[in-house]
Amino acid sequence: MSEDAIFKNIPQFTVLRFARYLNFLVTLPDVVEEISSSEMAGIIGIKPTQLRQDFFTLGGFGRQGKKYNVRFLIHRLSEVLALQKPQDMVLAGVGHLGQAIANYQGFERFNLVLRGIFDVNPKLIGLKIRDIQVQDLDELQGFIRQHKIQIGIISTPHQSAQIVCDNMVDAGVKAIWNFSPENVTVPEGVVVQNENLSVGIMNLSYRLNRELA
Amino acid sequence: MSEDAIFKNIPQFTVLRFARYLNFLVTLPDVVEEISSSEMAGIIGIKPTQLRQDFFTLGGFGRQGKKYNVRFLIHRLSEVLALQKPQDMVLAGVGHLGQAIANYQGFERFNLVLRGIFDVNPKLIGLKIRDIQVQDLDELQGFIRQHKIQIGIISTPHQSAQIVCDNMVDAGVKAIWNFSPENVTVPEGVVVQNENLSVGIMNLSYRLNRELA
DNA sequence: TAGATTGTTAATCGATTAACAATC
DNA sequence: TAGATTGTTAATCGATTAACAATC
Repeated sequence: MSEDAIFKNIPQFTVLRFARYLNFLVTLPDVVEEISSSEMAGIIGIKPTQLRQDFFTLGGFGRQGKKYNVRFLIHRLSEVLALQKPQDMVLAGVGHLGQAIANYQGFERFNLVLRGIFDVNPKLIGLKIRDIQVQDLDELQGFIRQHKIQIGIISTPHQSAQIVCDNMVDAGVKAIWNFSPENVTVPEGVVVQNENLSVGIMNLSYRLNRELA
Repeated sequence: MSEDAIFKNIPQFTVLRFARYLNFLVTLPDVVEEISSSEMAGIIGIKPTQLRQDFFTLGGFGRQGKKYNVRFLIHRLSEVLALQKPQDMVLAGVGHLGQAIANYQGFERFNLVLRGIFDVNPKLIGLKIRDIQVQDLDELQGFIRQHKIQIGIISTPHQSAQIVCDNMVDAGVKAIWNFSPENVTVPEGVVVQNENLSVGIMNLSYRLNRELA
């Protein structure tokens, strides 16, 4: 089977669960060498059948009668999610949220490397976050072009989110991870993920007041 | 039709879109009094039919031949999402992420009121964030009980997330909004929403590398 | 009346679950 | 061999889309 055949047509919700599986698996201590579909499903909060169906889309993951091998699982999921090779990122906007993201532990575990941090505030320029010096936002496009950065993270105030996004895309960024409350838009050939806090809290409010009781 | 009949059985994904509709509608200037399903769907990035089907689940929203009334839409969506009455919240963990959340603009717009902020770090206790003094985490349970807080936000390091969660639930919190990388679990009758950054970036990586090109 | 628009049903599509064969 | 486990198909369930009637 070709790589294409393996990676095409994975259902959208299956991809999200792949991420959750992988996220859980990497926290397991090294001594845990194998895990069953029911153990894992129980922890994630889904049914074992769904997990097996998910893995089935990848073709021939495990063996009947045997549990899944944890190392292999991690390897295969990383591969599907394209996390095997390092990917460089830049971040724009050094407020509390920007600093929280820049300091986020999970990145290097998944081969994601923050290369540049940018802000307009002269007081912040030069500040070191994780050994990276904050640069002037004017340098953003040059930096992206020079280092061929493909992933841009936006944690600016909402007024500047779309402009920063446009600049990133213009300089060659192909994926935007947006934490500003503004829903930014991108042209064809670029992907964007708007992490909208409001949606989260409204959904929680609905579940608290309408689902419960 | 009873309230129950109106609010039961709204599809899960429809609720998430309700949040996105409302989030967009409140940003409209006051002069915009009505909006059509196609205008709104275009901005949100879905099909008009889906939007009308969503509103149909609420029963008799608009009128054939006329656009939707923005004020009424906001009123009705707020009602469904249970955002009409003020809801009190507490937050535990005053790192960068905690401060970013505490300073988040969107809350009061949706009647969500942050009442208490807590941390273990003596250097942070007493610090004022949005006119709220950071208190010692030891005071958390008493505060929740005294003020009958129903919503708890967790932005502590992952080691303490589950303990803080347990303490919140024990004191009466019914909804947990968790930003720590640890997937916390809650007993029956409590809802939890784990906002997992890793899932977001892995999904973005998949889309960048597997969907594009 | 003609055009624009939403309401509502039915058809389609996609995701989840059940069932059981295959394998260890 | 018996028990545990995954692989894989088919059935079910839920979500999206199409079509058009109803209304302004």
